[in-house]
Amino acid sequence: MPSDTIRAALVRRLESSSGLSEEDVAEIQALPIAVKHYPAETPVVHDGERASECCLIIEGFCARSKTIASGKRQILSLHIPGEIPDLMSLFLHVMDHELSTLTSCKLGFINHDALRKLHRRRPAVAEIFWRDTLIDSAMFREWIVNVGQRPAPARLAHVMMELRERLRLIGRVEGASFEMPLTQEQIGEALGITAVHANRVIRQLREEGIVELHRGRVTVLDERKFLDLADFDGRYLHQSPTS
Amino acid sequence: MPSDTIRAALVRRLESSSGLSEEDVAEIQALPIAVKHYPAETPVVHDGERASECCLIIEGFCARSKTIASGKRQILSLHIPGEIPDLMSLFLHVMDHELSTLTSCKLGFINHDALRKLHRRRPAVAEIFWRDTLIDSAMFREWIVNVGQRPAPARLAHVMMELRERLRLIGRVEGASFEMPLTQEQIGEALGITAVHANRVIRQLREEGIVELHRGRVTVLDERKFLDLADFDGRYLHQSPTS
DNA sequence: CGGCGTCCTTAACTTTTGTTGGAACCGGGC
DNA sequence: GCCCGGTTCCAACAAAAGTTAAGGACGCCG
Repeated sequence: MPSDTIRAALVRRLESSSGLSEEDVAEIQALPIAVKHYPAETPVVHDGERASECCLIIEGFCARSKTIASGKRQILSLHIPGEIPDLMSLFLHVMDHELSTLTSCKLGFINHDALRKLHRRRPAVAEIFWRDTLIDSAMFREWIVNVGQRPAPARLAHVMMELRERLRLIGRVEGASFEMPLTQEQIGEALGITAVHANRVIRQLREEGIVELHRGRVTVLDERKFLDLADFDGRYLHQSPTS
Repeated sequence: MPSDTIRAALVRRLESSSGLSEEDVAEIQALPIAVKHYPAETPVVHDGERASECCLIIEGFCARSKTIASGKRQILSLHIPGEIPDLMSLFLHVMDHELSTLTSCKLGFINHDALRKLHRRRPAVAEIFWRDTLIDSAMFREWIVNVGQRPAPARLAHVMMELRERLRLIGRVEGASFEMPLTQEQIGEALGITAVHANRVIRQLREEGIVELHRGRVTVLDERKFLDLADFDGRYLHQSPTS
């Protein structure tokens, strides 16, 4: 994979959400990135760790999570190529949660100092990355609402819908279907329910002809019903520079 | 209230969490602020609004929330004097949630342009505000875990505990008690449970001699039990500049 | 000081979700 | 081909939380 392809998804995403000048793009392209491969289901950055670099997802799916004293785990967000899930570590020096892979991944590591220097040199770039962390924050807010207020079937539909919208941006939705490589255990951890209940809910959505979930791939069977159930308003994704 | 007192809580909070140079402090003190008074239970910034200023809480309690199609409301965070709950509106132009008062409040409004100019002039100040929005984000992550994984009594204890830690920073904890001016309806909205169930949980904590909640004031009856129940690890508040 | 509205409180009942335990399925390694 | 481990799937039962309904406390205002 040529070096510019590595950065392409990142630039494309930042461009669509924030707008970038040519010089900004050039500067971002010039950032040194160390590429590493990780197998599926592997921690990348640990809770409690003091990070000195950020992690760009080049290929594969990741998730962020926190584990509480009782051993229960909550998935906080899902991440796809072009995203930097731990950008926050730039200023929050010790990690308060974990970043791990869901599938096998190609990840690019960008040094904190390099990023900070770029920000001082080009405040406009800093603002774009700041905005990116704010969108991340907006997604957490919606995740709170999802887990706090929606019944389990709507929760699942909403998470699927959000993932689809984000995958669409990077051209990864194929007709009525897209990837969502989580086990039912992980789906439960994302929705704040048990794996058994996750299974019930998945079955229910299948039986009602709304969505099919098989082998880490979602297929929407009835778009109208899916929309109704998900109760999705994508404003919180702030996908346009003016929103 | 003299002008420096208005800014005092903000500076104090930023100082303890990030460290500020004297020049930075002077610049922040110099920001023009328009003070306004709001009654209790009043929206300050609406969902969908395009904001041109940020809101500093000088006195009183606020909350952020989102309302879904079914009419259910989820409280996302509580806010106390010295905080700028809608700092994110600097770069997320249209609000994806609502900011409203819980009690009657004295609020100070700071123009976006003034802030942006300050950031360009002093990148170090920008970084401190950026970090502040990242801490906000970290609090959302913990809120997700709370609502998603903890049983209702632990949820309540955890929210109380977080509020106490933050109030402590601004010198607002009096012995074993502190303010938490929410109705049981609002507590339910914060914890993702119904008001009736919130009442059950509050009663349970009282009967077990853990905490008393009366007239918007929390009194901790048994610190040990309270700690155990809340399962609180304050790292996510990132209260020290190095954390 | 009496009436009104909001909040708090409680009980009885329903629904959702969790728990336990086990069977079927499936892919990868031997 | 066959075993093994992880996932998926399912049912029966238990616990947690939601719903509905109604009485009581309290402060505010006329």
